[in-house]
Amino acid sequence: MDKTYIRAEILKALGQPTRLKIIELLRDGECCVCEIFPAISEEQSNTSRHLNLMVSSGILSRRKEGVKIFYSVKHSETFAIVDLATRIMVQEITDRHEMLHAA
Amino acid sequence: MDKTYIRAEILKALGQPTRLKIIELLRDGECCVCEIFPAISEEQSNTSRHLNLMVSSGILSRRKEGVKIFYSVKHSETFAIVDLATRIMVQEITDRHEMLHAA
DNA sequence: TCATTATATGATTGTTTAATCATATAATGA
DNA sequence: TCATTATATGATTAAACAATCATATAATGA
Repeated sequence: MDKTYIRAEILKALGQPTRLKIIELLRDGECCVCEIFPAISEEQSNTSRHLNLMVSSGILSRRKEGVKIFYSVKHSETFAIVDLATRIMVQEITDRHEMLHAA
Repeated sequence: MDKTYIRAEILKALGQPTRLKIIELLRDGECCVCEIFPAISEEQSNTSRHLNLMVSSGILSRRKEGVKIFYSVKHSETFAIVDLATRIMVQEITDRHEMLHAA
């Protein structure tokens, strides 16, 4: 359980489409599971598992209110990471597009 | 192959211990495979596969010089992502430590 | 207390992943 | 040309992962 392993775990938690969708949804603030799974068109149980995984890896936090459990992104760095990944993606797509049209 | 999927692929490429070690090594500039695999104590073939994966996902670029192939990190955003993950890790460890010692 | 709603979890399945060994390819220099 | 060095790749294996269905738990309100 060294530092490289823990950092990898944090990044791996973000490197999955369903979980990224959840993160994007949580940009606007906390949501409960019953709001999340219809919004991302996933099964309740699958959504619950992904949420639990992200809590375990330290990315999300959980708050209970009655029957509902609200999840939220714990560190603003998480959004920054996602934004940087988006920048890399955009640049990659641009580069490859230019490569095609190069002389 | 939508945007969420591509971004997930970029982050997934960084979310693996062996690959993170390679990224850290490449902070100081490009390296060839024969420098990388002893530095991170991994097999040549395994290292090669991880390097190829990161080239495919757009994180690394490759340059050939004689028999050697030099790999380098393509986007500075990659290091920024790793640094942010480190910050999350440090904060998580700090928080959990304080939790233990809380009143 | 009972039905309902929200969430989590066990069991299962197919897929992906990481690592390893052996081997192939390709450039270089003697 | 041949041996050597650097890198990539096929085949295999064990482990991890994501998704699904069915079911369990737990809070709430009638």
